Amino acid sequence: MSYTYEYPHPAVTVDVAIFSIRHDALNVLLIKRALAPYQGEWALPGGFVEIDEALEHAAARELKEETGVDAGYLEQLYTFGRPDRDPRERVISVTYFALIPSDRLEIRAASDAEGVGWFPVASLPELAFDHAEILDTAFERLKAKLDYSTIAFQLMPATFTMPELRHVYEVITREEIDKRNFSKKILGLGVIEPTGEEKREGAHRPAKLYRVIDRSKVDVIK
Amino acid sequence: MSYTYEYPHPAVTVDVAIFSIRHDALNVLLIKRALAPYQGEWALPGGFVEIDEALEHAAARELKEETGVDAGYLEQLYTFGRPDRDPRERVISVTYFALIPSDRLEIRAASDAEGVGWFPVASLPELAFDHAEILDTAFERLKAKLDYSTIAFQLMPATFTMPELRHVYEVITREEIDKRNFSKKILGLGVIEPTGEEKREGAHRPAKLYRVIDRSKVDVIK
DNA sequence: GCAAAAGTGTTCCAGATACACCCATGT
DNA sequence: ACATGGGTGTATCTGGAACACTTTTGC
Repeated sequence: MSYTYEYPHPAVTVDVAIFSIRHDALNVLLIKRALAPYQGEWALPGGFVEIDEALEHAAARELKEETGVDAGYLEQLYTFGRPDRDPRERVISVTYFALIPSDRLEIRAASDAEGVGWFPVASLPELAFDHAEILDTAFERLKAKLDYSTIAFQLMPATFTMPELRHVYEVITREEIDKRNFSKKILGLGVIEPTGEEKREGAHRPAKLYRVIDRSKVDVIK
Repeated sequence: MSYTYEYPHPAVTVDVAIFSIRHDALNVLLIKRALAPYQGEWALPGGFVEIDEALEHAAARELKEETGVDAGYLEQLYTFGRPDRDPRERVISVTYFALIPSDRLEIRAASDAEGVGWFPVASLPELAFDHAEILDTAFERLKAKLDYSTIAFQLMPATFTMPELRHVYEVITREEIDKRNFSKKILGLGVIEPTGEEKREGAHRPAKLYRVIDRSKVDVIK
């Protein structure tokens, strides 16, 4: 089967930068490329958009197929189209930015990836294509959105403590945050509520557990 | 000549939403489609990306070819790819957001557009394809960026007065702005300087003229 | 001299920041 | 009992919002 056009057409792919918190660090999900080009190198999960498929659907599908992961939050990031970014043919990549709560990190490697793994953003391997640039753009988006949206909750498990949430902010911004001011600000948003439970952990006072009131909502604040 | 691929490829276009201030109103540049589909309807300037052409280059080129306009400021907006957005074939449109200072609005209609015109965003004609949605996204981007960047200066002529600048903000946000607070805030940015000249206009005190210190720079503020 | 719009400074309020002590737990 | 980290409130600072009168011009 082949497809013929009067003018040359680029290929269109989607690539997904999906972040999670693992072991107190911000991680990103990568796959090891099974095929040339860049065979054996790590890359963002992604692939070709099907001809009748919505872009966001393609992003969610590729992520699921290649890694077994269902993104909790998915938004379009940027479209990368440098003419030489893929050695095979002209490929335009519509990239997505995704987050997943840290209690849903199961990975299932799939057929077209030799390996799948979470990597701390602080120590990434060399990446195929222009994926380092994509990842950098995604990380900047994440950092910016922490400030003016409630996106951070998309990284949290069903219940979490204030110190855990604060730690997520600290890991992403790489800045220390005062716990009193932080708690005041977060509670002031009115988007989380105490579960009434506590979390005992280590030789110190237990922390109160909270849950997000409306999981699906990402508010823009201020 | 024809081009054949093993898998179906979508077509990729760029479309540009370019804004300017004309007659004290925010305007957008549209072209009247010469060919089907949507023949005779108004649409955003745009067209197919050439196979070896950078996306931003394609946006600037189509804008120039179809309207004669050189955008002063151009940034990628969003990529629209609903499978049925074009009746001919699958078309993915990488859209751009552009601004042009109000002293460079010359339009030169080109071969593949019966007409080209500036339209106030407050009274737009019906638009072809999903261009109304694109325009809406672009307008929201413009409004948002007024608040946290110095993008508004990209709409201003080489020299302008404080009331003129304030009027641009008012036209876009549709809110009245206090002139004392506005002037304080803008001057505090440190990105404009007085020319020393004044603009006499009407039966009232003349307004001081200002110019942008670094025309090419769009700062993120705060 | 009158109408019209430009220039200019101070007070007030809200949200952000800085900061320290007590509490519940595990060992 | 002590070490560890969690919980909590107040004073201060800073940036934004509200607000009115004088100045310069054209007619």
